[in-house]
Amino acid sequence: MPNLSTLTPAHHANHAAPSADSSWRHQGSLWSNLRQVCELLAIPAPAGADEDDSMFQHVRFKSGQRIHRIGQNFDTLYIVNSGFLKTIHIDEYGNEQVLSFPMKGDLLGIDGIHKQHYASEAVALSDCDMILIPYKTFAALGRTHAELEHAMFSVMSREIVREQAMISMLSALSAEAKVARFLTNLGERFSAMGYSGRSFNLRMTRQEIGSYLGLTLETVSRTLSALNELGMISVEQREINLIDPSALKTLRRLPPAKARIKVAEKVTALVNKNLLPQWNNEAAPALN
Amino acid sequence: MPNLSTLTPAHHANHAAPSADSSWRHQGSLWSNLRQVCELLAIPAPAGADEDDSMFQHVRFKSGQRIHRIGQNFDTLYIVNSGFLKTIHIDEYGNEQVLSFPMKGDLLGIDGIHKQHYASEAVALSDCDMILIPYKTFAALGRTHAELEHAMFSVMSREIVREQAMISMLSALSAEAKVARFLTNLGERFSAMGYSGRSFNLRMTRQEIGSYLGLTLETVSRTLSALNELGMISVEQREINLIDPSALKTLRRLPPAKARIKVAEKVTALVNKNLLPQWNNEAAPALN
DNA sequence: CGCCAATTTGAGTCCCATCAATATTTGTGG
DNA sequence: CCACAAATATTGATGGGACTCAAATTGGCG
Repeated sequence: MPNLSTLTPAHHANHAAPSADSSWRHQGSLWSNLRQVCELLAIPAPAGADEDDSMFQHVRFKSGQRIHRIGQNFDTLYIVNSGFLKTIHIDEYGNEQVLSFPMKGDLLGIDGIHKQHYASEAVALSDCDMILIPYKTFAALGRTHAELEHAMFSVMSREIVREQAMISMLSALSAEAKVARFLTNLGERFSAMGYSGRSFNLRMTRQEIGSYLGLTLETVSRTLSALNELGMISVEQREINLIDPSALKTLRRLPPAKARIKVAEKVTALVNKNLLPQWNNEAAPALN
Repeated sequence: MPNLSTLTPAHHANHAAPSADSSWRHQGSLWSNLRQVCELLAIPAPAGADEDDSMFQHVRFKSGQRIHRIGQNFDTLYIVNSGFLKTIHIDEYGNEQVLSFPMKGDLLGIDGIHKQHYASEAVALSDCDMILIPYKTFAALGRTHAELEHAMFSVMSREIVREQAMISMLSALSAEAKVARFLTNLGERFSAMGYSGRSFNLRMTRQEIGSYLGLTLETVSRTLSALNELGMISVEQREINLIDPSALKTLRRLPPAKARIKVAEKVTALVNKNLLPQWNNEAAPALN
């Protein structure tokens, strides 16, 4: 029989998982076991995973709902089982800064461990199904399954690496390169989830993309239009098609405006876009 | 008797800790116990800390030496016992990006856990004394001392929070604000170490500051000069004096150039700097 | 002392933010 | 279902903040 110690934290009662307390065991998808959780996180399940009887509750959030808020008492980690979210940071003046766009398999809430209060806010961008991992349970797993300890450190380490890459990108790349990489990264994540990495639609606004990349929404919009003009992507509203992913991935800067005007005005209208000079392959100038 | 299992990793032999293998027990400062390590990291020492007989080796690095390199096999974490360093990321084109300036009490190498290879490079900016924590030992501590497990997660969580703050700052602040915050942050860290938080000298070049903040070295230099002109700091080469830390901490943008020219030319030379209008206290405009 | 790295300062340019107007989509209630 | 309001997106014009290129000065160190 499943371990009841990991059952519904009181403060989540209002999120109204569609099951009654007494019938949880009959609801197939509302609880996951340790093996399923490990699979989602892409970490090897420990040897004793199947004997482990702790079960992890699912909670559904509707688009727009907050999973946790800044400053709120920390006690739970969340794993995205389905849906799309954003995490945001709010500075001392109330300005919102997007930090990440979590999706299936991502772990949320780690930033709350340090001060025992969440340092960021997570918002559902679509209906979401989240798995709750009480922090107590999380911490205990390292002791009951020694092999898991490394995996847990690894997941946190991955987050740190990801943020380091973000920092590099923010301070080194041009607007075009930021947007281009954002698109290819999204594509790769969709691929990993089994969807098309070429053709997908954005779940977030231009505003949110801009905030994430350190750009204004107008610049994001203009850049998407430019990449469209250049034939690297096609955009229509939130529907994206990556036409030349490798060019996007290595794009650094569009040529200096002088050159670009010449090329663009003279050539763009005349030639097939795929024949344009490959600006992205030139030697990289030091940016700092 | 100390646990010999944590002794010198073979690949560090070339760093020439000044002790011979046979005389380690006589070298007072070359080894630390668990309690000392916890103290350095500012985490509570576990109950059994004094009975724990594992000892942690110190290694000295001279200014300019690399502690670890990108791609190198990961097996060791490092704690700064004394000295100053930078950690850098090198992008696919060889451009260097400064990620942090670790000093006493900071933990290095966490980013290596994920892929078992360091994702960043650490370079000593001064002579440094580092404590080696073999990752195996680190991971085992969570099991032998249950109270430590939370502390270890907490340290990693803190790193994540710190990087989130960095991301926010990079994409939201002006050059002046970045430099101003950089200085006050440095000051606070020096204070925490028992040094003066008002008066200190920079251990890094303008180039490195610029890389860290996403600015060019010229912009850093000009900004320091401007803050000097405004009377908020005094700079002479790497010697810094914070004259008005609270103004620095809340500074967002200098006034638009038109206004600034008026104010600066007419007022700066005439009035005591402390009486200048408090540009920083105005309502914060949305930046994204 | 002489060399090289680091820093400062200036002049010019450009990328991107800002302000603004319009178009398109989404959502909502009668 | 349509009309209306609100949110989102596109596009243009303009200005400014930071980058780039360049030269001169300072400081550290063998």
